[in-house]
Amino acid sequence: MPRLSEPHPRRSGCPISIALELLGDAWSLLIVRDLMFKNRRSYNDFLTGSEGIASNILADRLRRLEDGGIIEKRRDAADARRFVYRLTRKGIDLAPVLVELVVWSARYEETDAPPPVVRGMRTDRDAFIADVRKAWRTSA
Amino acid sequence: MPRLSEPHPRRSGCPISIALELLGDAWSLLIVRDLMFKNRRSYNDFLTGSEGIASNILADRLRRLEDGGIIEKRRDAADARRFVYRLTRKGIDLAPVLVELVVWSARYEETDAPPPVVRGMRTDRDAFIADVRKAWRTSA
DNA sequence: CCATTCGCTTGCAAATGGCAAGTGATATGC
DNA sequence: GCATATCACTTGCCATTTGCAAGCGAATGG
Repeated sequence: MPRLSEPHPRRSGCPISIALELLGDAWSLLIVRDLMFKNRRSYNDFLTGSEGIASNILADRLRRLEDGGIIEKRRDAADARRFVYRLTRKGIDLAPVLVELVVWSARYEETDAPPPVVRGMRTDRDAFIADVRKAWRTSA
Repeated sequence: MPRLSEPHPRRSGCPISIALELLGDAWSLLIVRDLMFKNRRSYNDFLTGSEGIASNILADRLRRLEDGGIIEKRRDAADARRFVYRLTRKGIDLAPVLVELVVWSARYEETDAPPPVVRGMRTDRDAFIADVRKAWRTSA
């Protein structure tokens, strides 16, 4: 999806449809997951850590997520070759969606999510999300 | 994604990744939305109502969702040409995911979701989801 | 310097997506 | 009871996207 020209018209005004136009693919939410839960920050982190994403697809998705206001890209202060990616407020606000997705998936599929973590997400949902937010804020 | 042969191996055991292998595309969750919120039940309903999905893609996604245990397909008792699709328990349990996605999208994008409905989703989340579940049960 | 690492880009084959036009089974109108 | 319409798809065809491997310039480390 090389999205370099126009912003392209929306299929509809439905909020789900609009969200899927940005996030409705096999990889975008995995990058968000890496940033939100796994402390991955650089291109190489995603490349080796995401489930085997191809480098061209990764570059495209990072661009789309940045254009969509979900992540932002900065130079790494310590190493000028590197970029550091970070979730925006809009990005970290996807936490409830991902949490519900984890809870659902852990319930119906055979995942390797640690049951205690999943239980925490389900029973202390708001606290869990508050923790995610806090970690994001302090990692400024 | 013509998925007719083997069930294909998983990229990883991550619950988000597993969920995305089934739902991570531009159309699948729109079909779930149609079934969950819009009372659409037949192939033609989805074809004309979803944001302009192609008929071959629709057929493929319905098959995948059925294989994934998210929807089930029955003959329409009143008209033997028709099939009626319905969410399974696993399917209706996606309600929290979709609700959070709507809330997020309505917050950050210009959607045509009625603000009162979105407010209800946010402030009386559990009641809203209970209503969705109830409507599903009674539509047996 | 020189090799290595960084974040990409490019080339190419294969898979997927979208459009239009069927297809066969059922239903409806007359 | 025959013609026509509708139903849920399938097929063919072409454009776009994906995935893999290789390459590339800039920055770093030795």
